[in-house]
Amino acid sequence: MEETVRKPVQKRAILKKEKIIQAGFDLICQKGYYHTNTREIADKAGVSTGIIYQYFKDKHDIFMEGLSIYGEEIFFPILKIDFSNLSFDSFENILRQFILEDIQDHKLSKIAHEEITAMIHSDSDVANYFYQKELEVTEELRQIFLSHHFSDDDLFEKIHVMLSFIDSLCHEIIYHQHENMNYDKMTDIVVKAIIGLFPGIKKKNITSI
Amino acid sequence: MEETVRKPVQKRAILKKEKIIQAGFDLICQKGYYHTNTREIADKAGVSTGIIYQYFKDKHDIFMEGLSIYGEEIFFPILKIDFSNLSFDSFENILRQFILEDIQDHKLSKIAHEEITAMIHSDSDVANYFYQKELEVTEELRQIFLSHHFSDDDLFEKIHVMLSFIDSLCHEIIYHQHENMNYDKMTDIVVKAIIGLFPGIKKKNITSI
Amino acid sequence: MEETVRKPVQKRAILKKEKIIQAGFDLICQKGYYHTNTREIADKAGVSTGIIYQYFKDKHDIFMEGLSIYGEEIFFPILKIDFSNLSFDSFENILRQFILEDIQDHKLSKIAHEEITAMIHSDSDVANYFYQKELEVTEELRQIFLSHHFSDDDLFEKIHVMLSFIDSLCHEIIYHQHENMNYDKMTDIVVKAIIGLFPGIKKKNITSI
Amino acid sequence: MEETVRKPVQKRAILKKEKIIQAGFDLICQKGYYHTNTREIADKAGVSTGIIYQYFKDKHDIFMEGLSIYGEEIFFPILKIDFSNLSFDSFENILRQFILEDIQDHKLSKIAHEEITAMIHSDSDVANYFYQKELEVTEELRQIFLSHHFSDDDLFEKIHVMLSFIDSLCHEIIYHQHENMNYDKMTDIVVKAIIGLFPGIKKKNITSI
DNA sequence: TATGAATGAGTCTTCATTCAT
DNA sequence: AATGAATGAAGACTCATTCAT
Repeated sequence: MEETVRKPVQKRAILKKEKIIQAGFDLICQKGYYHTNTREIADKAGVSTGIIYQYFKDKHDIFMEGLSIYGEEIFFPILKIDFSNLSFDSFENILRQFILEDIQDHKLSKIAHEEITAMIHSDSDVANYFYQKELEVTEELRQIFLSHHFSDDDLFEKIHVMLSFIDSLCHEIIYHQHENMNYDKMTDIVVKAIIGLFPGIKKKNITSI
Repeated sequence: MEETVRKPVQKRAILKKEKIIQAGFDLICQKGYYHTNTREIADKAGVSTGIIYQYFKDKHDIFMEGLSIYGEEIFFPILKIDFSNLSFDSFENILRQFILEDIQDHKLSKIAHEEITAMIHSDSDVANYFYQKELEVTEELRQIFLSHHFSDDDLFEKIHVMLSFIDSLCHEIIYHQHENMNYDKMTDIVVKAIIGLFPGIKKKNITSI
Repeated sequence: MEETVRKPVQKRAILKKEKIIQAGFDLICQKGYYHTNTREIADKAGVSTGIIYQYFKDKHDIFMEGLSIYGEEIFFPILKIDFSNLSFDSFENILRQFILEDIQDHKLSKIAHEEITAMIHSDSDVANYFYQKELEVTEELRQIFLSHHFSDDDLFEKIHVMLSFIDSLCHEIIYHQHENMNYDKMTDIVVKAIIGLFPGIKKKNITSI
Repeated sequence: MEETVRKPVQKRAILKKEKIIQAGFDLICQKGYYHTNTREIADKAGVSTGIIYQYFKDKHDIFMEGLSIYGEEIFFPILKIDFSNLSFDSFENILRQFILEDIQDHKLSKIAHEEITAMIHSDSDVANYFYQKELEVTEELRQIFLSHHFSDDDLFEKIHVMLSFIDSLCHEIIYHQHENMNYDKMTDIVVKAIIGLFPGIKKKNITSI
């Protein structure tokens, strides 16, 4: 076999590749992988269908490259939080603030979130990407929490659990709006549960009083 | 247009319809909706492709009927739990027991779980089914919890949160096996968090002493 | 080959056959031959699909039998005209009266007319039926006209032409309604042309004065 | 949905599109719309089935494009007549000449005529095409007749009637050949009737003498 | 006679990918 | 490097007709 996928070296070519990724990722996020075809992608990117296969192995490849570029921003907004003044007192506020923002983010790219989440569960490449990413993010947060004097006991696991709790909550709020459900209360419940995961903060702060 | 879908009346035909549902649901669960074609379903069910469209509107319809039959068992095993001796002391055990069993269930139909979960996020009919089902299950559990003297404060929301916590945990354990993660600890963390959602039990029991 | 189509002898069976013909002919007239399937016919007739092939060779056969029953009434309403007082003075009135009625008939079964006309041009069996029928009707009218002292010169041809003129006119009026076209004037023109076909009437009457 | 039909830009592609139209129109005209399938069209055009849907919305679209190209020539040969020396004396000759030629034309594309006529009566797009075309042709002829001093009284209607008379006659002669019918006489009858529609010619010419 | 279940070839259409230019 | 034309296998779905009961 020959290597048929080339790396573009010229500036224009690089821009073209990026346009294809953007177009492809966008469309797949909006309409779903199986409802997006390469011609649409080419059209939206303003290129010919043929050229796509110079830069990408196949349709799937386009999506994966898009994911590697945009995935973090869409799915791990927590990385953008300013944790510089994380403390016992501020934790709940930061948490609530983040949840609010996360929900806003979700709302903006509601469909994209769902389509990608679907792929996480049906496409092993996508699953692996998120699996890996989650671990990285968890570790990153762990370092931050550690540096703010959170107890190291099972911290990795706790943060992971925290992330999944937040995810569940946001998803619930965005997609399952039901009149009989009080989402403010639900948020309170989850926030409380998350805070409960880190009794270390309290202790430390209590003892420091 | 005419109504083209018919209900089979003969015994053998009813069995055949069930076979189609089974075959279709099975295949879609194993290979995914888009990777399963009608001919495969027909072959596996031992029928001709034509007969499928006498009993079902389309491929999607087969899956939905399968979901309505098997969905509950696969996705809401909690309904099978014997809550007759639910109490402050027993709650944690019941919970842990259930989690273990749930994980076993998940393992048995690992791929099915993933494929269906994918569809929840990409197919609105499937989403609606689960959305509705979740509310029903939540309410059912709420009644049970109430009858066992759990506090009614935000009970609906709390149970819903509990369910999503359990789901997250099980999913995590089944699909994200990672060497650096201690899943026993994670289970402990989540169980504790869930118990923490229901302080009423403790109080009640404590005060009743 | 065996003879597989049976003639029903029992009363109930005859009624059943008639119901099938009625249902089939109706549906085909309303939706077109290719957009009507045997199951619909069976459903509308209140019988099973299987029984159809006891009474008819195939779908086409149903239509042809329907045509032989209902065709005359739909397509040759001129046969119902009372020509008893046909004469020079009455001819135009009878003609105009008939045209008005024909248009009403057309309007009632507008779609049927079109669908069958389509088949006349695409199905040789249907074409032959009408070909034959037209000749019969022409001859029948010729006898009537003769008995009312119309000149025998080319009478067969003239009546045939008359019939086709009437047909064209009615079709025009029913289906081609156009704002720039004055259909009353068009009717006058055609009526005049038809009367002009039979100068014999005038002469006879003129000389008899 | 996206616009999926494209215009070919390359020369060869344009030729190919034309080939598809030709093949499709031909086949449909010979075998009927419902007895022509896309594979046959592709085969006859020497292309793959896929390419068809790059240039056409569907099978129907192919036929409509064919109709817009060939329809006029097949169904309105009257447009090719040289009316430059139209006058009282020449009218009958021109008419007879045209009828002869029209019959020849009909004979050449006998089946096509019938199949398309069938579609006029069963396909509303085709019906509309002819409806519109007829009005245009009628108007065009009206202008010509006017410029040759025909009386303007109901001229539009008269020409329309004339066209339908000619149509009926030709159709009759081509498809209904019957031994007991004298078609020469029938032609005479119709020609006379048509001439009778335009008494203005005579008068004008007579008075101008 | 009658049912309605069953067949399976046939239809239109789509689309990722390759090819000629 | 780029175009867009071309491929053709594969897909969902239909339906006249036959078959088992």
